[in-house]
Amino acid sequence: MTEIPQSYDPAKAEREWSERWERDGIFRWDPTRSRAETFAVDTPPLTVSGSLHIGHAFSFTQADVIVRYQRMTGKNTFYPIGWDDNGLATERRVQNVFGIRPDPRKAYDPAWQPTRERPKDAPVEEVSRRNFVEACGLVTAEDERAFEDVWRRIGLSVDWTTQYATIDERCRRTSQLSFLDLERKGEAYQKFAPTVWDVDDRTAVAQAEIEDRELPGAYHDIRFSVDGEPPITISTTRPELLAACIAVVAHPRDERFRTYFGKTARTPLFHVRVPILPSEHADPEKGTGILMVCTFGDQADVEFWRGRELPLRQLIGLDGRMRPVRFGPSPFESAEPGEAQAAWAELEGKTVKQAQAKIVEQLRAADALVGEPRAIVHAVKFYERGSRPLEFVPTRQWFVRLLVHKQALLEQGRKVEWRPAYMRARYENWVEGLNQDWCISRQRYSGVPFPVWYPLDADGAPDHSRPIIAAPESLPVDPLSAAPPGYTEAQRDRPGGFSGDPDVMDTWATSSLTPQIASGWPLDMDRHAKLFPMDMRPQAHEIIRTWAFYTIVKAWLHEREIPWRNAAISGWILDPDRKKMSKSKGNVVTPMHLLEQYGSDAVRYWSASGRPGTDTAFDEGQMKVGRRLAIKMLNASKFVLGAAGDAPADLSLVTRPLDRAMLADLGGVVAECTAAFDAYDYARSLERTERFFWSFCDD
RNA sequence: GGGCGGAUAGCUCAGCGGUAGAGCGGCGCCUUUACACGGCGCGGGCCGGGGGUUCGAAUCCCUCUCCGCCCACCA
Repeated sequence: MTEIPQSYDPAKAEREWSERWERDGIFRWDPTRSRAETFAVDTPPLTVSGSLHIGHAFSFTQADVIVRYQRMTGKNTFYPIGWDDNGLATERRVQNVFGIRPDPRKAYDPAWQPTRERPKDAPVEEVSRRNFVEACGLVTAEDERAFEDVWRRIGLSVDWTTQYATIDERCRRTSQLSFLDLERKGEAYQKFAPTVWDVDDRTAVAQAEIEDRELPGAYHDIRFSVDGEPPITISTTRPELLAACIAVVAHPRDERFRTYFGKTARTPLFHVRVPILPSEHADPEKGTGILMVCTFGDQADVEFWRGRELPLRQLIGLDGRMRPVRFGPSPFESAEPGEAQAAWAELEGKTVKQAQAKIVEQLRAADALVGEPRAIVHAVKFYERGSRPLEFVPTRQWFVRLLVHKQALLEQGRKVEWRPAYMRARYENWVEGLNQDWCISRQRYSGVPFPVWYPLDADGAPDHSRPIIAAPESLPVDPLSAAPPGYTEAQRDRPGGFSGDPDVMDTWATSSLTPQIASGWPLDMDRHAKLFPMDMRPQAHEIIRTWAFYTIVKAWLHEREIPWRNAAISGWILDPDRKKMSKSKGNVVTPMHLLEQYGSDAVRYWSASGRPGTDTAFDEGQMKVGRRLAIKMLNASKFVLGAAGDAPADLSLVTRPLDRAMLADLGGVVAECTAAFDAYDYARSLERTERFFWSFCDD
């Protein structure tokens, strides 16, 4: 028995307990025990690109409380800890810290070392992808140490011997093995197609990373001439895409345009002839009831273009600027090529915004603008980390099939116990709303590479239809620094040789494998069988559509399984003004000083009093209460162990009615708390226990 | 536009069919061994509005209002 201290000194107690837990190894998972005796947790790997805030302490404590309950019931707990140091967040941070940028074409330099001491005006240094990734490792290792200090201080009962990082060798191997399996099954495929593209980061992004933002815009009414009919006026918010117009559409039952269907309209300025077609997606009530379809203004344009024999007139380049375009032969065929080319010359190279201003001038001069632009506010799609609207740009990307699995994924979601149960609706909402497969390739550097090369023909052009897939035993592999089987490094990027796939995978392609990474799939299937499906996935609600969803996808595609039986969804921490706490708002509270001020027990008490899934206001008052409770417990324990330490252990010897009533009450509390914990409702358990404890002390 | 949560004391929240609860804050009282890193007590609420079910509704049903979130629309 640990001696009861005379006074409340949280820092000392926390240190001593932490050391003792470490020494005794009580958080270690015992691989010899059966699956039935095991409680496996799919711990969230925290992004180590910044600092912890109190919300992390809040949600991790809630999970820890459940894990500790399971351990107390005798379960062999598997509670790993991981770090997410893969992806754009890390990449941006490393660029800032070391002033470096990766150049995938550069060769690895083993002697190169990053430095922080560089002049402020020094140019950005370009290094090989491998050197860059090594620099990422230096930064994230420091962050991980700082995070570990907080977790140990707060008493997180994870097994520190199980640490992994999403960019480490094991995760890269698992992630690449996952890709191999999906490619072999035909679930991963590559396609050259219009893809959601971020023009600042110059990478494709997936549906899950898109968010809407309200932005000012304007309707521009533009007059198109029509052969044998009066002109029509279309309404558009993207006049700069006029040259990309491939059709004009109205609703099939819209009487105003009945005689127009099948005829040809002619765009102003560029004099390109486009068909007038009926389409259900045109809303007679909106704008002028007739609209232009461009390649590509929005998702509806992509869908209209797809499956029809219409040309591709891509105007916007990968950098978001107007590309060079020739109004020569098809697809930019113009009835007045000279005039079209002159108009385009003024737009080429401009950003979307600049081009929009310019074309309004041009339209006005050509008397093709009807009235003035009408200002509106509309929702525009952005990459969640981006600062300019997304574009659709045709590029070659790797995808994972989702749409054909929708029904199966809904059914998998129903096999998971969502806690609280209403969180399932968010998952189902998301799955039902899926409109594209999962684009898993990113044109970035820090991440898991695709274990793929492409043969080059005699002209040095890659043949994407015959990818060379790495052998499983060679993983992890970086195709930019290793040659494929049957080739030598000298043949890299040479005609008749090979070229490595330059892309990396979406960070979620790896994060979606956290249960498999921790369980050892697919290399240690005995261990995997003892841990998978796992019991609990703790996570926050805003990443149900990403992390939870993709994890369910991978478990289904690989093994036709659910990844875990329970999804324990935590809420956010709101600042006292009820705004979400986030770094960008500058209202973040960091946990360490709270731990020092109030003690871990107090911070844990506050965390555990937040109900599952519920957003909770940051409240130091609750921490004071927690601190007081801890003190009260210490003192009550001193009293009980001192004054009543020799009480009979055999309950049948307790005969006084008062004592028996107290024990009966206690029995009820234990039963209620046990039931609450089994239902993942730690907050109820805390409330019942606390209430009983105070009445016990009072009486 | 669809979905999900929430509205209970000044504040943060619990209760979810049987006489309105806790903590904080406010006010008052109490220090010679469990606890001043404390303890005890007092005030304070037409349980968002309206309707219904019931012997009985904060609790169940319908409806409205407001707050938050998720998803969709984006010509």
